Amino acid sequence: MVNRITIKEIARKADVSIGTVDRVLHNRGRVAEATRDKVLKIAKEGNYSSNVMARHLKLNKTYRISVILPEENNYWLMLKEGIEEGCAEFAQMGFTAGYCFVSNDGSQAMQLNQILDSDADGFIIAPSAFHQQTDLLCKLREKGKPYVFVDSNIIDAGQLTFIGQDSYRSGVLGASLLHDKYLSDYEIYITTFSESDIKEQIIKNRIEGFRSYFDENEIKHANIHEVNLEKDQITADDFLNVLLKHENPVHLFIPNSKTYKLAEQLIQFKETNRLRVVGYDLLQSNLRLLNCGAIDYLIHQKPKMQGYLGMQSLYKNIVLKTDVPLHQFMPLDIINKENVMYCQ
Amino acid sequence: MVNRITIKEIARKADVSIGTVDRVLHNRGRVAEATRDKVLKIAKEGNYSSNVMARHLKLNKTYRISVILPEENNYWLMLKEGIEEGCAEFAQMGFTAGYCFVSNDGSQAMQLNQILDSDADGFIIAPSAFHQQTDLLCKLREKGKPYVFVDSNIIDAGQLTFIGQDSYRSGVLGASLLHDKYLSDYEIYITTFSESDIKEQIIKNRIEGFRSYFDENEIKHANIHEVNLEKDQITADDFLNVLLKHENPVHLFIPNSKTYKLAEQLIQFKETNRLRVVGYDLLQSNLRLLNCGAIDYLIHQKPKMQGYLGMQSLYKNIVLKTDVPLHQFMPLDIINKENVMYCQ
DNA sequence: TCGCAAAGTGTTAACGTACACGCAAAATAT
DNA sequence: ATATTTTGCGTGTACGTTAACACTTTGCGA
Repeated sequence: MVNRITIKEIARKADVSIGTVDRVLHNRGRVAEATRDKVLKIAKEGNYSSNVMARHLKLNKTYRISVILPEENNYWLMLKEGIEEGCAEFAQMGFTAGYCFVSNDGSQAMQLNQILDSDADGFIIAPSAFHQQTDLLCKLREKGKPYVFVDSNIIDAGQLTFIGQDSYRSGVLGASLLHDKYLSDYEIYITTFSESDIKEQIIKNRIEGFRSYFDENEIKHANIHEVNLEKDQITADDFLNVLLKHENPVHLFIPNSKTYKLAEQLIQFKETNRLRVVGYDLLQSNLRLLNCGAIDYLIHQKPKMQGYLGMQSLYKNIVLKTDVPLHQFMPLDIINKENVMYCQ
Repeated sequence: MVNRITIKEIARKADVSIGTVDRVLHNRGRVAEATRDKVLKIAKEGNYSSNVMARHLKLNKTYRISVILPEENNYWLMLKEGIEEGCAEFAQMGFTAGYCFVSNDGSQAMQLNQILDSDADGFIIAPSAFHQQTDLLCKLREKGKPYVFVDSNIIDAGQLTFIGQDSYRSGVLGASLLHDKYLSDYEIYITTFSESDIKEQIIKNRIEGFRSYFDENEIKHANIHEVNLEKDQITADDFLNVLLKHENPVHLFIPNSKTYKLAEQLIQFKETNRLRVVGYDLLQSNLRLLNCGAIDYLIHQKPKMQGYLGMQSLYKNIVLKTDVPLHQFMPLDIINKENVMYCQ
């Protein structure tokens, strides 16, 4: 990389002007075949790659990135933080970001259309912001502008890259954290809340992964139950009573960020000293439960890192013009009370 | 950041030439007090910051980073990988790295002196490469070139930043992974190998943190032993026999990367189904044990990330001239069989 | 033969910064 | 008085790239 050949030097070696070299390298036409070949040969031998600094300085362009996220809650704000970190890093290259938190109140189609029609140079999109209206994405495909999916993925939707967790494997991980080989008999509750929870693909994958752990390791002494509070018409307090009836240890797997909805019940049940809980996402309300011992582990989706990588991927694509892998899987971070303070 | 004011524009507004603005901004002197004030005022109002691209293009400088690591093993090679990743990212800015793996055979002082005398523009140093000869570092301090410590730290040694784990807290984390609230009685062995192991500050901290977990949580039903195989003159096989004598579950904490030294014994003891092991570092040989179930958790020091951040810190300091925090603590990553495939 | 288009190539001015150089005016020395 | 230094400021060039523009040389129809 260092001491790279410049167009000026190529021009000197090929005994032509830099204008000609430029026309060859940019396929701007009107160059004699022989000259073209000579220039390309020298460029290749000298391992030419254009100087990004100089190109940017000359073009003096700015790049607007539009970010589309579902709602302005803690989780998505962490993702936004990461985007802003990336934005600050690439600000020298003229990167700026504009944010849109799409509500789910009927006006989303209008909102989305407006953003998609804007003349942004790239997009960072959480597909769940589209609330089933992912057909709108074809607009982007036509534009030819790069767009990145974060958090959840849509297969073959023309995205530059997907950045997020492998939700199936995160379910497997959750199971490994709840399984206890020393116990002869214990209860496991896969707990969800609203009916829409179990319609989400991510949640389905996590539960499937979770169950596969016990199946594939042929673990028989864990009694796995699945509860959806809304569907089963059971309140949080009733659920607590169900749990209290067991004399076995009770382990809870909550495959989304909503563990905090059981806050009071978990704190109460914790007194029995036969509770273990694995949830998702480092929301403020979950962290409180983690620190008081009502949650044992949280699986961290690293939203901030997702945001940062989203921005970085667009930078690599737009400015450096280098390839970006189609899938960028986040690490499956295990967070407990003892490592939460250093978690990023 | 975008649409920042340029020296040209400052010059126009202050009705002076860009040369004068340049002299003011770089304190190159010979400017009338009044002019100086006017320029500074306009620069401040316009929130001026120099265009890094243009400056680099003009200066056309390259930066050589010298990397000093202890030995060419798996762990340090992962750190090197991270450095190279950073190097590639900043190659456009003229960054290159040269590596030196310092042996511990008496010639290290000579080797170290040679590197420290080189005219590198920055250093990434694993202090343990100095094998007690850290006084050599004063050479660097005099040079005024930035140097970064990775893996382990030396307090107040003039470093730009330290990048690594909080070893005390990682010990606490290890304890939390080994503690089992359901067990009424179990054995814990803090296991080290050579006598030099327990002389290392990092190891001492980890053990101290580990013990503090049981002290502060007032856990009485764990019987904590501490074994150093060399000091206690006991072979790995003898140690296995000691463990086999227990009828309780046996939990092992190995506060450095050497878990693999007990490979055969752990695989054998695993059959009893009353073993749990927490070790450190994702060496190839440890990963094998993790995947076959002989190690439950490895605490990951993220050497690759350390290397990357080391390079990034030097970039920020040298090129961007921004501040870098004195401590950059790595996350305390918990790795088990189920999340190792996505770990970075 | 002239005119004119097309093909092939060179020149040049930016982008924002750094710094050497030069020049006038003022201040000081001789 | 003249000579010399110091102070204060402007000019010009270069870094590597891009792209508009201009110039020469063909080829070809009128």
